[in-house]
Amino acid sequence: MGRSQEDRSSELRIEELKKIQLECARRVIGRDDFEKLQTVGGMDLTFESVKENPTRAWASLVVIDIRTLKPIYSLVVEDMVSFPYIPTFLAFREMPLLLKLYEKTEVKPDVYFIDGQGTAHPRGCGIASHFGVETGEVSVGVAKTRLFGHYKEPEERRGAYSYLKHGERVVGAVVRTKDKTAPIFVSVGHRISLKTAINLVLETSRYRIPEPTRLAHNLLQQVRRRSLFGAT
DNA sequence: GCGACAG
DNA sequence: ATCTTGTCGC
Repeated sequence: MGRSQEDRSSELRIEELKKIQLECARRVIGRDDFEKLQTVGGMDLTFESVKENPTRAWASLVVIDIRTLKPIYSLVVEDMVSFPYIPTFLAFREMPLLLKLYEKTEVKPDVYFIDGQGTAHPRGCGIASHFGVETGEVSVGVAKTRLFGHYKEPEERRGAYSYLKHGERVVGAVVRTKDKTAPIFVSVGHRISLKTAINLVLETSRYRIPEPTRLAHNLLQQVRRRSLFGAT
């Protein structure tokens, strides 16, 4: 069978999105560029259905105080998502909800932890960098699994880490946030150095997932279940 | 052509 | 990401 017009046009759109990512990568600032770091916000998303394509989705932001690791603010927004999940193009599916959260929040944290990669991406601009560059905010990519780059398993103790590399280029780090548990993948989002990002992730982790992200995720599970069933 | 592939 | 209870290990 020959390829349809839809196939050819989607390929063209994909090429345009790649250009956007390459341009975004040029704008990423990979060094510390901020005044203070006292609060950290974690953002996460959850979907009503993983199969359906337009589907309802919710996004949350939970801001914590780095000193106490306790939440000081949280917000949830809802909307319809239609762009599909395509590896390396996650930002085009989730960014709209993240931006909606960003414009509605009454409390802006000093740095944002975004679920996914930052510079540890084939074209140097994963969703965490995309969010940082687009908003001008400080951001860090925090992912549970690898997308891009090679690494050697870090030691088993909390605090140990190894670098995610593409050839000789360091694109991120594999960090052990808890003894004997799977490591997480940390990378520069925007306006922060990898070294500071790693330390910040470790400072805000009590369990495997950093508190901002873990709390944002937990909050969404509650919202989702409460919406699907009728629990009050 | 084959394998990899954030959420 | 989501479907899903109990169970093994620290």
